[in-house]
Amino acid sequence: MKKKVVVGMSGGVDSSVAAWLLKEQGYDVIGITMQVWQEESFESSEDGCCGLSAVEDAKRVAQEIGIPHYVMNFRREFKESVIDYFIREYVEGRTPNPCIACNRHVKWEALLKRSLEIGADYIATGHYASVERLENGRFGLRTAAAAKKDQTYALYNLTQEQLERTIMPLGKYTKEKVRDMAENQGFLVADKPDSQDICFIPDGDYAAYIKEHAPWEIFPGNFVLTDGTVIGQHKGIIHYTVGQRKGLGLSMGCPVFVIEIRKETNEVVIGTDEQARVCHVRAEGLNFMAVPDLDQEKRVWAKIRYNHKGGWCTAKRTGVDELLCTFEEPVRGVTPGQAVVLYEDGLVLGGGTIVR
RNA sequence: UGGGCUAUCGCCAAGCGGUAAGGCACAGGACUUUGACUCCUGCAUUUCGUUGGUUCGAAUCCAACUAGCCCAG
Repeated sequence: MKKKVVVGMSGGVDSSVAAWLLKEQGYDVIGITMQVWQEESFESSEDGCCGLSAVEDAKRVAQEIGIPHYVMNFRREFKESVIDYFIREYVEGRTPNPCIACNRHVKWEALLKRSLEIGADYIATGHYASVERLENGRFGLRTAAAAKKDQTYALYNLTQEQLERTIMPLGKYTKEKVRDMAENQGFLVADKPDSQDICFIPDGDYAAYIKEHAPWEIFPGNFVLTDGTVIGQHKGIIHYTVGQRKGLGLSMGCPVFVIEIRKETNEVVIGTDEQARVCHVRAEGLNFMAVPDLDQEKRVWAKIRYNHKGGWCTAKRTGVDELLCTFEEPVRGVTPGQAVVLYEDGLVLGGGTIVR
């Protein structure tokens, strides 16, 4: 009997091709588009991995491929796990990564659960990464063949149970190849631009979004130097992120960056490029993938943000749920709220949320 | 209101008679399934505190005025 796979179809090129590939491979494929954030209005947005034109496009592609397509409502889950978390983190002076939260809690937890309920064996997505059964019996996530498009960083937080039920058909293809396949299949979405920006904030103004939705008031405060010298006024800590340079309006003669956000005193600490670079990165909320744990100090390749080329560091457990990574070259923009993801031989070992 | 110094883009700052460097900030774009970073482009075309003067020609020399700073009071 054919295995049943639910493919999360965003209406974009990637998930469309993923669905087609699975169908070609002989799976019993069902296309599902997740409704996650859309307001009541029917404004269709062109971009965003979960935009609304999404539904129409996905439905059309499903028709072209010849698979059933349904729309499932995940607004509640998305609001609780992604939007509320997003707002809460910024208000606390941290910088959240909504994609990581969405993947773990919405795309996998919620979608997988409902997919299993309707009899599916797996769920699949158009992410550039591959799921592998490893020799140690665990399920691992391998970086994409197209390093430039690799999306493992945003997926490091998936559990073993989730990975076991996951297929990512695009891991070994390049974006160009995927577009070619879409083109050859005559998908109308073949030329659709890649998604970007925060999907639930179409205009890109996340600070305005938080101000509008946060139940707390946002107060201006001081820009200070490490020695405490006040050098200006900021608009409220939610407007800043560690490592930020632009938009500070501070003319110091040389480029300066945000090096710390102090929620307690409502201060944004400013420093030079040199002050912005550190070697130590602490993380909590750990999740391990290729290995069950990190029982001893290990030299690994690590990324501290989605678009980080990565760097060598020594990773070491320092507590029940605490990790310390010591980079060999100082890294700039070690940002609380973002994740540090560890790699070895192209596999995600695990990762955690940066605390400082 | 005696003496001295300084006034060039939002900030800092080159320029020293030959037709306005640069850095920061800012704007736009590229990159990007988060925020950022990074990169590219733009940014004083009758203008160099003001008004006159000298000169073929001045931000650069001179004078007065204005403003700010410093020292004496």
